[in-house]
Amino acid sequence: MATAKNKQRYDFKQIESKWQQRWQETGLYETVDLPDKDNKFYMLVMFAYPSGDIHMGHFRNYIIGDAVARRQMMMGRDVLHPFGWDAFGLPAERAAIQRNIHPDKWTKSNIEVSRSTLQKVGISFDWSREVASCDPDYYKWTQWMFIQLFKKGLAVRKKSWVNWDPVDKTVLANEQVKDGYAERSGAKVEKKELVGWYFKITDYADQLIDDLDKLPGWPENVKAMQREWIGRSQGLEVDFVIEETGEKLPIFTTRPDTIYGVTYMAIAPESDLIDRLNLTGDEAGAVADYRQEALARSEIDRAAATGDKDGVFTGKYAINPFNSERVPLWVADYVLAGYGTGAVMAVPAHDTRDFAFARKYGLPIKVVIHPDQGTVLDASQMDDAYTDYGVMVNSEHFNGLAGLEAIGAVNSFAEEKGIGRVVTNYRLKDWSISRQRYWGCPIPIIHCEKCGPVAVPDTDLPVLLPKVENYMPKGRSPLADVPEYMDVTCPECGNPAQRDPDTMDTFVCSSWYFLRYIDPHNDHEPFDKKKAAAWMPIDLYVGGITHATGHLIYFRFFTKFLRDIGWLDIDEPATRLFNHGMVMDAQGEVMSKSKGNVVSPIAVMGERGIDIARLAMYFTAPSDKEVAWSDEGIVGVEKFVMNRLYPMVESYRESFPDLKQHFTLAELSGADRDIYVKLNQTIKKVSESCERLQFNTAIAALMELTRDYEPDKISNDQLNDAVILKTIQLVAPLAPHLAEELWERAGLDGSVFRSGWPEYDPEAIVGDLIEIAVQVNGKLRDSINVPADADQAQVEETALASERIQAHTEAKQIIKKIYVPGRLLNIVVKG
RNA sequence: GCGAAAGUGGCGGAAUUGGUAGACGCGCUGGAUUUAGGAUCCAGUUCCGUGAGGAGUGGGGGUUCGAAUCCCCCCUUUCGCACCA
Repeated sequence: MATAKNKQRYDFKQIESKWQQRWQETGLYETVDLPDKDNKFYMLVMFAYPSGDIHMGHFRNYIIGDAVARRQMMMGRDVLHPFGWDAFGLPAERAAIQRNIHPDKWTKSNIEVSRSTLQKVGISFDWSREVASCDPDYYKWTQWMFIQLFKKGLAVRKKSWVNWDPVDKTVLANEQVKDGYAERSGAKVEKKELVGWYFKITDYADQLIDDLDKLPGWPENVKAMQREWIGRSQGLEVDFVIEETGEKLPIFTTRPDTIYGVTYMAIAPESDLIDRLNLTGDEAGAVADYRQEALARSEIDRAAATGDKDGVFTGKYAINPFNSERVPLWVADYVLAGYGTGAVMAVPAHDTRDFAFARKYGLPIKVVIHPDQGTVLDASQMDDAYTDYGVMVNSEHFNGLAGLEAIGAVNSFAEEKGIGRVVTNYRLKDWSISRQRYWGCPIPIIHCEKCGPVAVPDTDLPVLLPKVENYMPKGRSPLADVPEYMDVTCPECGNPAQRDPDTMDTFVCSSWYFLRYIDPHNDHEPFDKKKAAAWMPIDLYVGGITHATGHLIYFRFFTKFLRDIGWLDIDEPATRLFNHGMVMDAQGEVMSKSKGNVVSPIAVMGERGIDIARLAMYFTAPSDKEVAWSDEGIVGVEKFVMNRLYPMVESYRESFPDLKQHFTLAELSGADRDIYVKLNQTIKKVSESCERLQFNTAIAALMELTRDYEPDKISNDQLNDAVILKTIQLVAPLAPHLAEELWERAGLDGSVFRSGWPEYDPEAIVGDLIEIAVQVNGKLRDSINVPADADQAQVEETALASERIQAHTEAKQIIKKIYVPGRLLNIVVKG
């Protein structure tokens, strides 16, 4: 009944609550306000949406951060490890509506439940710094941020084509739309022209791309995604001229070398340029019909029709400024209003889309690029465009130029003649932040007929979100129907004026929360500059990959902006980013509420204890890979805890060794020497594994150590006890309650988390005898044991004495021997 | 279509810089102990072969004394972007 006895003794419930209580009483995780800049560690996990209780995905995220925070604490650093709630926003509001509970009440009760879960899980958050973005003390400063942007001309109000979510009845940012569907509601996104607020993130596009090179601690895939999302492209803007009106029609092209191949031009259906063409007759009607039809189509329908392009001729012509050629002007679906100038020059011979369009409507195809001097393309024989670089032909004085040289020549010519200029375009658009919803941070702007949009004075902040009963989405902001909120006087002229009725995108709230943690109770500033200078940047930011092109761009943007207005002295908010893998169910399916396969960490914890649940999660896979959570995975670590780790402390001999002191290897022998070497190898392995966030291999190393630990064979009491205590220290970041309990049971005072992190003895990571692999011609033939300090000659002698080696070298000529010290000997033979 | 990452036993996964492939765990097999075992302990467990030995990290080539690791081609999977001119 050994196990039953152990299980009884490992009373995890009692241990967990005891230590959680003690951590709280002693304020173990409460950190200093102003740390030593060279000895601090800012460990950040992403803000949580309080849309329900904590699930396995959160659990995994937070225990990764927790292990890092705890180890850093043991290493003697000032650690900031805060937590808070991304409490405004659509999901919270939608969930509240479904349950018919006011979002305020629902959000707050969710926060209570989730916080209590997290506290039961024993994450080392400093709860004294907790923030919630729906709290007026917080969103006062979100509004302050808006006003700073507004004052710098980086928050602007404009009419623009927006993504409209017909289910949630609000505008969405591009980052919230995936494949034409709303990320949150799943509705097909519509196009709508609306007035709203935009943050000019495009002003920072270059920095946001270029500074990615300063982030070696970020995963390459995230950086690649951000580069693509920002989508910088260099090209030439050429002024074509509308024949009839003389109006300039600028277009953007990345292929100026194909300018002589333009055979028509195409304008986006949304473009207001069309209104200025003075269309008449049949064409006017046809174009109007076409525009209406095109606008009715959703984004995905347009995007899906990749092969099938359509359009309509306007009856008008434009002039190519390079050769004065007259080309027809079309309106075409495949031209995007939001990119470049909303119009393109079409070169069917050298652009796949233009080629398809030209073939469909019988437009001319003119070859102006040849693959090389010897190859000639014939337009009538082509079945697709030739889009590679090549030699310019049929292009007047540019003939013969190729590739980048050709582009350079055309660019210079255009600039000299004043018919074009080199420009950079971005795929990234300005960030649309107005939301026609109730549950969000009010926009601190007052619209005055005389003064225009006026910022609410700092002294009047926060603009409180009024408590209303009717917060249902209806396509216009619910706040617009609350006169006591809307009707105010203009702060500048005193005339009657109206508040902006919209609320902000929640991504605004989460773009600066990491700074509020630094100084969460400051009531006269968003945060203290000195404190921020000391704590920033974030040393490790752990979260899911889902935010790669949303939040993780926005918070970089905010950091750069705050730097520019003198609040921060850093270029980038986080030096290291880590994306943990997702948690799937045992069948490998994503856990989701709709599938009903969500596993709560609480359930597992109740049966086996938090620390075993934590170890199981760490051990299943390296932190960046996805895991299929199943109870079977727990068996191995449970045995490790029950049979090896927990009983280990019973062998403690109360010698209370000095843990800072290494033993002298030469004075140890036999089992003492072996376990001392193993201990130091383990310290090295666990430290390195933790550094790389590969806790699975850290646990594997600890399993080996406890397996090899045989107290009966150890004669040195101090050594025996040092092995036990250091093992407890090594496991502490991963299994904190267990470690504290063992530490106390060994008779030590204070928290294990204040006891230091073990350092390995460099003298003791190699044993007495080492195994050398012996190869003949690169094939393993034997392995020999030699003293650790043996030189090459000694190794060779031993190797050649081996019968198995002799069998392969006999009657053969030894050409050379390659010796890798401490690892292998390769004997190369011939004949 | 473009871009990125990855492919290792029955399974999860090890293997910093090229240097004994399969650590650690699950599962499985055999044994010990036990009234019993879904407990514990011991041994075994990549494949073929009784053995010596041979093969082996998605497939095919290459570089090297030596390749899971580096290079080229191909296949598969995952992720991201998808009319961006």
